[in-house]
Amino acid sequence: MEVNSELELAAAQLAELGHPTRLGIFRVLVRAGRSGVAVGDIQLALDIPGSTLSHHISRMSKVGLMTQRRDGRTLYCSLAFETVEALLGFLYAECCIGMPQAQTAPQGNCCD
Amino acid sequence: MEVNSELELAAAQLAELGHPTRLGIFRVLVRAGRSGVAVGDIQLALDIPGSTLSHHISRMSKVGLMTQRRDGRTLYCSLAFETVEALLGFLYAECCIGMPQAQTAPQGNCCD
DNA sequence: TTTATATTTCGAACATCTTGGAAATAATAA
DNA sequence: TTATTATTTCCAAGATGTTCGAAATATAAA
Repeated sequence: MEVNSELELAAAQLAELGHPTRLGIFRVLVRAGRSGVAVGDIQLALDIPGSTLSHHISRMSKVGLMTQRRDGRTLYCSLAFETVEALLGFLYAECCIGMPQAQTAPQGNCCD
Repeated sequence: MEVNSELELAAAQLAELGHPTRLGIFRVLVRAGRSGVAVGDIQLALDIPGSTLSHHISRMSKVGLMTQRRDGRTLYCSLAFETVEALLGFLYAECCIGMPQAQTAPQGNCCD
């Protein structure tokens, strides 16, 4: 998919999060923190075939949601925290939405 | 689609936001606030055929992202702000992700 | 240098989504 | 009533996504 605007990038990333298996992967990655998790450990956590998992990992990587690094025969996946923050920042930028304390929204263009 | 867990509901909603046209609709709805926007005005804003727009509106409504109310011949769409807050809350609940001030994260299970 | 482990790529079947014109419905105005 | 406006539903074609077994690749260990 061609991603030629901030909105299109955000949509592409949201679409990847918008699948139960991939949101499960996301959850595992968040909990793993910066150090990441081995693909095999994600597979253990989710209990799905390797080829299916690999497909989802590939998609998430393609839109910048995660990075991979090899250590020996093991591939570690790490969430791209900056990307996720930028994505939620995009949603947030429109409005107070997503802010825990909605009252402190910068502009008053919604949440009336 | 069967939605039988919090994760599956969140995934279904994220998938709906994960389409450029629907994210554009979302943006229009956010800006419109509680009072909502007429379908026809969304169509003017996005410049797409009515049947296509209607299809996207229907999908977004189905997962609870918006509500519709009729006034005369005009149908008004309003963002379900509570739903969106719950969705972002779900993402947030895992971790500090999405919080503007990441340093104040409640648990220290990530963002190390 | 053969075997085992970790993961990806390939391929193919099946499912779902996307798009938009044409026809249908809902509500009002003439 | 009949016409007009606002929007949806129907339909069908084409595009994209999902799944997973089998085969391929990468790396290390025996």
